[in-house]
Amino acid sequence: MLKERTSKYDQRYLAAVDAAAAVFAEKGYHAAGTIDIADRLNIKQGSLYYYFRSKEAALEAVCLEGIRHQISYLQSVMDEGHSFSDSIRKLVTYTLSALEERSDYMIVFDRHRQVIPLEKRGKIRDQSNTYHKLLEELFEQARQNDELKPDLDVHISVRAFTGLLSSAGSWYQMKQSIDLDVVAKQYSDIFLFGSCAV
Amino acid sequence: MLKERTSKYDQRYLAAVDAAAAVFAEKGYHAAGTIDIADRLNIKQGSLYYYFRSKEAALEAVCLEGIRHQISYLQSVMDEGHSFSDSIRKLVTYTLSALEERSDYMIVFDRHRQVIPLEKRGKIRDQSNTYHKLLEELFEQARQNDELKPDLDVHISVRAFTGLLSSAGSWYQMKQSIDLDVVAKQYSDIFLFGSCAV
DNA sequence: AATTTTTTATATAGATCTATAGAATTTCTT
DNA sequence: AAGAAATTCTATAGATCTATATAAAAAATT
Repeated sequence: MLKERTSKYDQRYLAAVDAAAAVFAEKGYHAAGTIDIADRLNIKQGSLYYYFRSKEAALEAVCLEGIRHQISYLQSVMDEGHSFSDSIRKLVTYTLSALEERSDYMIVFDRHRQVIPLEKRGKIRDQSNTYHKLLEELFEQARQNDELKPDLDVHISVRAFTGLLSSAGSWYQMKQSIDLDVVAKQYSDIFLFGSCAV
Repeated sequence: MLKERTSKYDQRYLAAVDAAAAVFAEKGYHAAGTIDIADRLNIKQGSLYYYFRSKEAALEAVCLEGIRHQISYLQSVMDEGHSFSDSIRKLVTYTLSALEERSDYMIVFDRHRQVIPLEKRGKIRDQSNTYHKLLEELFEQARQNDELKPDLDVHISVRAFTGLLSSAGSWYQMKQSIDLDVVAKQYSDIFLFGSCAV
């Protein structure tokens, strides 16, 4: 007796993950209570445990869903086989827009994934590694195509790039009606060509 | 009856702030208990309240001490009047080394400052603004000296730079015996001159 | 040494929060 | 419609944690 792909349960489960993401992002994992998640779903606190074995399991679900999305976009960009600079531009632009539409997941992954005890963090670490491996692959190819400066270490460059991306979060926080396309272009330009005149 | 500058109390108070920083950095603000801080100071949980009005006050103290240090270094670099590129290199190098020596404060400021309710976050916000204003000043001067690419918006560049700096934290986490000078050089190079060949 | 001040200890009130067990209700299936 | 399955509710045990009030001890001052 197999479930359909979007049975009632699965839909509701995803709604629960979404509610958890929203609550954790807003209040932080520990400050948030299971009652906050339940409220958002219009069910009682105890009923939440029909969907999650524990509060921590809810956090793990949010983190996994968040990184899964990022990986699948990165994969698609790489499959399309753009030049290095175009790939960078696409990734920056996408990350900034994702911060508008899926900010909850990104914030939770960023800030709270480490709450999960090391011994239970395996799946998340795996996904995280996959993401970094893919990025390193992208940079390594660029290097072999002479699109990357030859004296740059790939690992360090990847870290610098992810750092740049993470700062994108600060734009979301202060929504000063900023044109994200402008920000994305400038971020990409700086990473690709630097900020220094001459 | 004025206190000396380093009376017994002040020393002990600073030790308490330091213990709080270590505990908050390791466990996270909410997961950490006041008992953990007290243990580290070899006093009982209740005694901690001789130094802090509340757990939240301890967090605020840690954050303020953390940002204060960053500001004073930035200020000193700016006072020395280096070129833009040298200033960037100095700041990157310093931030990476600070992550080794004062990682607790930096981590707590980064991850947990937002736990403090908005209405009580005034002081921290002020310090944060000061830091950003100083950086913007640095970039603005560079721009006027034609050391910064003329088409770059100063605000966005500053954010990109702080993003780069924040990713420095990831090096600390995976201490793979990495030479921080090498990382600092490459981070600076990328920010100043880009990663793209040609 | 006696007295005042500073620092730490003890004990606990009061609040909060997770997770569970079992009952009740709704939805689905036949 | 009756029965089965899925979903939600109720009530609560049990654990934890902050903050306070008061007592004790240690240090400083006279």
